[in-house]
Amino acid sequence: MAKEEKRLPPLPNTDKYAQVVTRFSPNPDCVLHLGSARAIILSHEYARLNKGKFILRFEDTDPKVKKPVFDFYDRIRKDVNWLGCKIDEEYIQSDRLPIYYEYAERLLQNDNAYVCECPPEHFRKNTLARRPCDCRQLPVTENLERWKRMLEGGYAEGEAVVRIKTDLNHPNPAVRDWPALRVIDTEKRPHPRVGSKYRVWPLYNMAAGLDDHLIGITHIIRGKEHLTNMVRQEYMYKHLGWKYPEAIHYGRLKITGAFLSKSKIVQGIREGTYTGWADPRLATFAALRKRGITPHAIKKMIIDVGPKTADVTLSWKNLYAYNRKILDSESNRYFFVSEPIELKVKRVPRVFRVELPLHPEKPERGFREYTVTPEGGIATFRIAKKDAANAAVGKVIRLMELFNVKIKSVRADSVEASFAGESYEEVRKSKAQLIHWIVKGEEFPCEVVMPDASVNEGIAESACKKLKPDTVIQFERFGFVRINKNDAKLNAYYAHK
RNA sequence: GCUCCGGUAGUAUAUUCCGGUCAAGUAUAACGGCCUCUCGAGCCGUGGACCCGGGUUCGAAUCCCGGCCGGAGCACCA
Repeated sequence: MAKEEKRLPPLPNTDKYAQVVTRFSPNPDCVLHLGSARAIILSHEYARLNKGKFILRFEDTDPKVKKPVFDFYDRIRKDVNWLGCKIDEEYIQSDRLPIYYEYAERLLQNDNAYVCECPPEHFRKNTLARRPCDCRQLPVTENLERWKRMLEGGYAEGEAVVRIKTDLNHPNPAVRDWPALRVIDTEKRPHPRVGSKYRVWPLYNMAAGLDDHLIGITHIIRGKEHLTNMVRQEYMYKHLGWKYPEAIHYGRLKITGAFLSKSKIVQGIREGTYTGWADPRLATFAALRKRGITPHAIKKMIIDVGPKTADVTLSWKNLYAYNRKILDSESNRYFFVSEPIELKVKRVPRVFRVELPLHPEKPERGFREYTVTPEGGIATFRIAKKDAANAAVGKVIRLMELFNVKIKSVRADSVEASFAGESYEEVRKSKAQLIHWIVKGEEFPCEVVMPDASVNEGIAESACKKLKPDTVIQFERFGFVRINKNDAKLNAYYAHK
């Protein structure tokens, strides 16, 4: 019966806020993959658990190094929705540059920030020695002038950057006077959404930091790689007189045998190593979807893992176990004969009509029906090469739901046998092998794309002709597959056993 | 190197905050059995863990210190 579902630990300090607001904020520079599942599902789930709001925010403020691609905005929306995470509100940072400018100016005005012209190496040297650079002590008026020059195009890329004043004695050099906005030559590198409209762009800590407050995020749920970013942003919050939201930093999630690296995925696609974003070798949501991995399984897995700060290493097996639990009761059963070999059975005494249940535990789902009509006492079938290889002369095996046969001869491309009774009880006692089969005349060509992108050629039973794309079925003794295309030939993607 | 964070069975997680009920719970994987016209599912059972060393204490997985191991950050990336 229903075991108690694992629950997430409660969010801290929810009572301090009128409404819990969380966000998922991807950079649209790649499609989403399993590595993002934690951020999406945890953020969404916590919002729902607290009757709050879940926001999608595109962090597309780097037209240079991590350049956003127009196409990905929509793919990301689609993936998030597919995961069952309904988006209550959406923001796109490239629409919000004037807002960031306004706050940059305020910070400059209040002497909480300065425009730094130092070359990065020079600044680094100073900051490592806890020494202010010359720009840090500039008067506000000079900073505002420099700022104006930044906006007007008076600086080329790399010539000036706005820095937030922090504590030069902070033990972590990474938080000392961090950069907030920089110049990007968008004539050369236009942004996919706003083109060359802006040439001063905020960095992550500026944009995300301001937005979290401005949008009203109460709980930030993100990876622990952002821990120092919180420390940095807290300085800006202090300058602005704001209170930093609650923040949860979970550990890194790895899947053994899958690389969750955007750059490798992008590179592999560009080089043609992969067939596309849904290549079965990838752990992108598009690929998982194509293989019949259900969003519910992913969600359950992520919730079971929870928001711990320790890193987790999951395996595909874990995901498959979650998914199998869902698929097993939902999926109808069919036969698929991989690498078919002919089986001739002699001395078949009569015509057999069989009804094969679509689901072993759910007879109400109905049956597939086949008629086996012997010609001159011989009935012809196709069986899997693997099963043929296991058949030894003299052995009795059972064709599932049909009858028993005794092997007479085994050749590379065909097996001969003779009828050996109808009794199921008999073979059960003798523990004979049960194999699936397709009777001659009822075969439907079928290819199954495996997780390593190899293709398993074979035939499916003719009842599969009416399967609709996107249906997930189980090929008995083979595994769960998702129907991808179904025209002259069935094209399916393998999920798992 | 510097700054953080973490370390419970193969994997993941509960207990850790507020020390005793912990000879450590659960899920999955493994193994064995039962059941079942699938090599699937289900049921029953078995084995399997508190990183190490000190300290505090009547008592430590839980608190303290040191070590070891793992991870993250140290970008004019997000």
